Amino acid sequence: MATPLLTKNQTLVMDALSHSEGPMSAYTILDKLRDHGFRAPLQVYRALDKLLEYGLVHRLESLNAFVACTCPHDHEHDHGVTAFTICEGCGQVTEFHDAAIEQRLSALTRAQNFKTEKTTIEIRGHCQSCA
Amino acid sequence: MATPLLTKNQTLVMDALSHSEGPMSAYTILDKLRDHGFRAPLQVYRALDKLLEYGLVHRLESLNAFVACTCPHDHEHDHGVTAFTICEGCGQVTEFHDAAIEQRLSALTRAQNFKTEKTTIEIRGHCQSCA
DNA sequence: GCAATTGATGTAATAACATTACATAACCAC
DNA sequence: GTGGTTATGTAATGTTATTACATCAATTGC
Ligand SMILES: [Zn+2]
Ligand SMILES: [Zn+2]
Ligand SMILES: [Zn+2]
Ligand SMILES: [Zn+2]
Repeated sequence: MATPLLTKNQTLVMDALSHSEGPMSAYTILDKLRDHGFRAPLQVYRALDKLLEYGLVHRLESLNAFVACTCPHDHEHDHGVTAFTICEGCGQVTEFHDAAIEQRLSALTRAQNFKTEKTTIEIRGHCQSCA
Repeated sequence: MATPLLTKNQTLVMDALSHSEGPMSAYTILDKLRDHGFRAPLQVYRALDKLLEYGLVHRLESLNAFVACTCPHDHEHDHGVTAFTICEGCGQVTEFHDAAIEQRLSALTRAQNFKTEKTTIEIRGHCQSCA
C-alpha cells in the first residue's frame, strides 16, 4: 500500500519526531504540540498508530518511546526486520537492517512452526562517544 | 557470581512466576501474592530486580511482563543473548538462544563501535496451535 | 439535495505500569 | 552492642496507555 496523505495531526506528530534528536515518549510529543492545539494523549496515540502502520515511525519497546524511521527507502514496501542500537549515555538511536539476522531468525521460527508478525530487536549500551 | 539464596519475597515472586503458564505483569504477581502478605507494587518490583540480576527471570519489553527463565543451565554463567517467541493467541512464550544470531549482532555492533550491555529480541506472532 | 457510512477529531475519565521518599527491621562484621 | 549494609513496609506520586462517548468532515448512494 502506498502511504496515504497524512492528516493534520499525523503531520504534526511526524514533524515533531523528524525534527527531534532522539526518541520521544507520547507524552513528550504531546507537550511539544500543545501550542498547536493538542490537549490529550489520545491525539498523539491515534496519530502514532497510523504512522506506525505506514512504517514512518518505529516504537522502541524498551523505552516506551517512538522514533522517525531513518530508512532511505520510500516506505512503499515492507521493512523486514528492523533493529536498533540505543545509547544509554546520549540517547542516540541507530536503525539498521541485516539480511543474515533476518534469515537466521526466519529459520529458527520456521523450525518451531511459529508464524512471525513482528520482530523487535533492541540493543542497549553505549555508543562510541559515550563508551 | 553464584546465585545467592533468595529472600522470602524473592522466593514468593520466583515461585509465582515458575508456576505460571505464561508471563505475568508486576501487578498480576502482586495480586497473586496478596494472600502471602504483599501489599504494594514495590515489593514485587524489588524482588523482580534481584531475580533479573541473578538471571532467574526475564523481562519481556513488548509486554511489560516477566517470565521465569527456562534455560536448562544453572545460571552460574552469563546467558548471552536471549530471544523469545510470544504467541498472541495463547500467550505462550518460548525462550531460545542462538550463537549465529549472537555472533552476527556482535559483528554489527562492533562495526559501529557500539558497546552492548543488553540485547532484546522478541518475536510476536502465532504458535503452531494458534496459527 | 440528503441520509447513510466511514474516518478523523475532541474531551474526560480511568486503567496499567513504575518510581520516589521515607521509615523500620534484619543481618553481619567488628 | 555499635555501625554498616541489605531487605522490607507503606504511602504517595509519576509515567504510559486505553476506554467511552460526543462531534465533525468527507464520501457514497439514492
Ligand atoms: Zn525504518
Ligand atoms: Zn552515546
Ligand atoms: Zn533464560
Ligand atoms: Zn499460541
